[in-house]
Amino acid sequence: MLSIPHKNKIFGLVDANNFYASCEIAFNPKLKSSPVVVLSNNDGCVISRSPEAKQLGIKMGQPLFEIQDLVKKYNVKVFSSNFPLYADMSYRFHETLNLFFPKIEVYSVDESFIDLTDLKKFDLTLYCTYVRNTILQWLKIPSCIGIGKTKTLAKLANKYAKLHPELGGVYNSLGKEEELLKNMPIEEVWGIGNKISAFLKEKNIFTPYDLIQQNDYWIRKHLKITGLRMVHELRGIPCHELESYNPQKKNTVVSRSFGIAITSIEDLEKILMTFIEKLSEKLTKQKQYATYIGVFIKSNPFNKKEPYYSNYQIKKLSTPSNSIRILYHNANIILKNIYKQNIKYKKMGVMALDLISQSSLQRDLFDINNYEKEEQRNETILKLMDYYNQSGKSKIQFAKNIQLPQNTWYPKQYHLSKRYTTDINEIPIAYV
DNA sequence: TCTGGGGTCCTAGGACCC
DNA sequence: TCTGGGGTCCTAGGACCC
Repeated sequence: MLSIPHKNKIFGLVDANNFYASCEIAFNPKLKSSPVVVLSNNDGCVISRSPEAKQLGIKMGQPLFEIQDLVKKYNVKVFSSNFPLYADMSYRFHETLNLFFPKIEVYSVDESFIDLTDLKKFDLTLYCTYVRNTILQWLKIPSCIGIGKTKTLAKLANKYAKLHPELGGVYNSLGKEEELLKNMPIEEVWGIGNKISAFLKEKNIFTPYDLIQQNDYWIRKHLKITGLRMVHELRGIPCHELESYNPQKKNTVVSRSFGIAITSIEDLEKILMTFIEKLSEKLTKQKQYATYIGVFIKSNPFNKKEPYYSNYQIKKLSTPSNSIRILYHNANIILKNIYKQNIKYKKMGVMALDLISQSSLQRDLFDINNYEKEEQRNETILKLMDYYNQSGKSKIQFAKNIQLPQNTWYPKQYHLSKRYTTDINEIPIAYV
């Protein structure tokens, strides 16, 4: 079905500006108005930039080594990613929105869609400006809010607000759709990436307004069903509802680039155990079992001197599971299959695929006893690990003797800030 | 020297069946 | 000599998102 029945709904999108960089600045007010960047894992690429860093021409996804000169010359403040801090700030951000809006859909770490339909008796621009300023005051995180007839228009309005700071962070596109569509570049539309925008420009389609003039047949043919839905949304016909419920994950992945290259299978097996622990922990938290387990390994794709090798395989588990023991056993078989000697591996990952919820599992009657035993066993192990690890004194791990010490392979984090909000030893201190 | 991690949805095309 | 056709299911890979 292409569109859903609707009665003039109003959607909003709240999106924090440069979220990770803003989090760092929030706890370090001295950084305000300096260029700030946050790096990906392994201190690899830039994944968040303050406005000042953007002005220096630092690109999203740019590797750190390419901007070293700029960093020195302009004293750019560089941070490794501090995900515990960002996750906690994200929680506060969405909780704040919950106070002001009847229905929100948490779309990502720094974005929520909001349902404004029942608030239309208010001046929406005024109301949203008030919310935006409250977030700024409470969290020290700047954000923008876009308002529109559909999610796609709300998204676009949000970008418009970001591009026009003089609007004060809020743009209401209701009744001004044509103006919005004519004044945004095509690549800013939600659902149009590199490939499609290049294709459209070749066809002389430069703005969303140009795009909605095309006929449905042409759009369906070239942009497929997803593209047609997107165009309908741009025309003001909603195809996507606000989804407030917590959707079940279908897959879950744990993967890391290594700080140094790893060659021996013994070392990879040890790291694999660390990954499987994390994976089992995630599945347990999500109350899900994996139907398939997959493993991939790859060498450094940027190293032109060494041959690039990448391989992956998946394997069906005899019965869906979240158990470290079972996941590891199967993942290890795969690893042995795809491992090739004399390769300098730079990244590995494990994937749990086709997840099913624990409650919906149709259990084999004859297997049920074993099942519950395995599950209890795994839960006990995880709880014990958690207990000891939380205590902070020593770190215990599953089958410690077979794990590789973290300092030998762990991703680099040379520029880490403190866990200001989630670790009692690292909370900020106010001097009065 | 140094290049992230975690997701979703869709489709083309192969395998297989009758 | 003529060499079907339609359906389903599965999977790899592409494109997108943050």
